[in-house]
Amino acid sequence: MTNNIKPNCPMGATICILSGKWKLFILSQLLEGVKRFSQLQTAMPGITQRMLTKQLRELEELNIISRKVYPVVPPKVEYALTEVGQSLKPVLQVLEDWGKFYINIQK
Amino acid sequence: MTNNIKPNCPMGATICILSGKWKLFILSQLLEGVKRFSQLQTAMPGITQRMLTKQLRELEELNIISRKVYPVVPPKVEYALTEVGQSLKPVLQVLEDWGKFYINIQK
DNA sequence: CAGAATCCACAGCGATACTG
DNA sequence: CAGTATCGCTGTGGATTCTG
Repeated sequence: MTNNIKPNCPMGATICILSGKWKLFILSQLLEGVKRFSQLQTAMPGITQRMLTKQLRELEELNIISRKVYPVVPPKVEYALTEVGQSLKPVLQVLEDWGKFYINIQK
Repeated sequence: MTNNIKPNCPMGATICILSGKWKLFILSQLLEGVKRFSQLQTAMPGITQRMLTKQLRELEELNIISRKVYPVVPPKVEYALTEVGQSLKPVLQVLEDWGKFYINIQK
């Protein structure tokens, strides 16, 4: 995933983690609280199940989000930010703020 | 470039602009001041001329950086952040800080 | 409901060679 | 020095179908 970037470089690590077309969207969704798979899906029209699954797995492996499966029928899976994920909050906030700023000056 | 993301969404705009394997590196280089093409290249071992050129062009088109050509032999081209580019400074800072944090807790 | 499994297109990126 | 011009691979992301 945007590989062979020096992972020991701070900027490189951040790039590795946040790159991918949907990661930032997913994270900003989860900032609002725990969400189910289907909730995430409807919140982001345009993403496919395949992609959502993949990105969630990647974020899980990076210890950014947690995945809780309820052994019920029909299946229920909840995603939430880990502590590390929570630490991304100010980062996401800054990114979004700058986006607003950029859109404004562009018109 | 990570296309068909809603560009009117703040997060989407930011993603569009900062995505790409090298953009953030280039920008953090230019934060240090005006740089020549060759300076950027040596500062980022691993990037090819082709990629450097492409990413610089994209950033230029987005009004993030400026390109100044000196009509001399041998050629001399200087890149610098525009005002908009300068406004990215806190953003880059936050990203880098978080990268350091993440690297630390990982070990 | 929340996915796994295939199949596939194309953009992103790289290597190399050439030029004003 | 600071690029273009080709060529080609590879991974990312998409469409679709199938399952516990």
